Amino acid sequence: MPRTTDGDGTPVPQRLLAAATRLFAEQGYDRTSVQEIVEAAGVTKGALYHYFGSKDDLLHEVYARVLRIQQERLDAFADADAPVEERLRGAAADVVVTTIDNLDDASIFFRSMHHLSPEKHKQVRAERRRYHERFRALIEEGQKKGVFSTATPADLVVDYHFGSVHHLSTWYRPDGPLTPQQVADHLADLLLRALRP
Amino acid sequence: MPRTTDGDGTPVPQRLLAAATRLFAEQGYDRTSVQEIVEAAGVTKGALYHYFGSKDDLLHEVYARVLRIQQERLDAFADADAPVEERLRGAAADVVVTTIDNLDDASIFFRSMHHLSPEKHKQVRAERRRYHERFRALIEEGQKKGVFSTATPADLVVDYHFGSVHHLSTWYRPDGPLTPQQVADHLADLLLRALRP
DNA sequence: AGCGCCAGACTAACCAGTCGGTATGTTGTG
DNA sequence: CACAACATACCGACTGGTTAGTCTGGCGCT
Repeated sequence: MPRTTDGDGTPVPQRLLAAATRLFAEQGYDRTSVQEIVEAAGVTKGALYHYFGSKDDLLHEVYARVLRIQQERLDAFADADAPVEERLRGAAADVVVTTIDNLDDASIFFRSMHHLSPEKHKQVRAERRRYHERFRALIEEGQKKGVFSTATPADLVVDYHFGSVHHLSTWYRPDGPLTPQQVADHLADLLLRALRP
Repeated sequence: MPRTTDGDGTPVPQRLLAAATRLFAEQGYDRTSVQEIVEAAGVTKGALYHYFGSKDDLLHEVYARVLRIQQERLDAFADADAPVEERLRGAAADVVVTTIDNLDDASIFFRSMHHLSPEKHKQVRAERRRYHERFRALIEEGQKKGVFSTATPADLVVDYHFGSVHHLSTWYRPDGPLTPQQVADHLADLLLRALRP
């Protein structure tokens, strides 16, 4: 058997990614040395550079994972067979829950984008844009049907809501009084209330 | 005259602060070397370390300035003689306008807090908390008077709104279709609409 | 004749990435 | 089945470069 695993059963690339995610979230990308990462993962630099092209690649992998998951979940809610209010509420709440469930990824996502190389940065921005547009389409659909107010441009509404999602990693504490689902319901409710005609 | 100014008439400490602010916003704190800062300010390291104790101090100064200004402005709106809806709307819109007017400061503020030394970080958090509480008090006042919905805890509403302010530096572009005031009016409107009973 | 203000060389530390090397497999061949 | 040829997975010392911060000294003003 090739030694892709060590004493622990998790494959080395995943261990590296997990260690990097945690450390990037805790200390930031620049403050985290690859030496720290490999030590946390229980390997050495040779292993890291065997699987990843650069430290930058590690960061990119984190982004790619988050983006893919969130896009899939949004699509599922948006394509569901339900009134647009329910679909929007579901999607808006879901992104909050999954963000809280992966607060480390969220911290990195919103704080470390500018550490990506230019081409990777561009790629991530493009995928984020697709996500944004899918969400906006939901709001525009409701506005056309007359169930949402048209007082505010849909683009701005999307940014308003994602601002709060973005902000979660700043203030949400798992040991606080609210469960992730409660926070999600409240934030989705605020969005829907703001959109009442 | 002591040479606190150079060819240009601006005092050296302010030139250093301005250069640091711009560079921190453009490249991030870690990616900006003190060498770059002093070159941008037209001085050398001797000057920087004459006026500031550390690179960290420079960052702290940026925070202190922003915090002081925003607290003053919030207090002015909150203490005004007007119905609570108007005071909240005014404060909510004002923080958006002043944030857009100082997008560099905002980028730094929300992206570089964790680069502060622990004690400075704690100090900044304490001042942010005061700001948050003043804002929350406005919402609670409206809720007690029955003009705002009590469906959502006031704390969460504050975080919801500041999420969007926080997020401005990510998406707002001065050459976009909306003026700062228009964005501010829309965002304040969304807040007030969400709070309708 | 002193002092605020600043220049610029210097230091000690750190860091991303490289590279030669080793160990453990797998595949091909007679 | 044996053995060579190759491939994969990883180690860890090393390199070239960068960095925050220090220190000595000097200029110009009072």
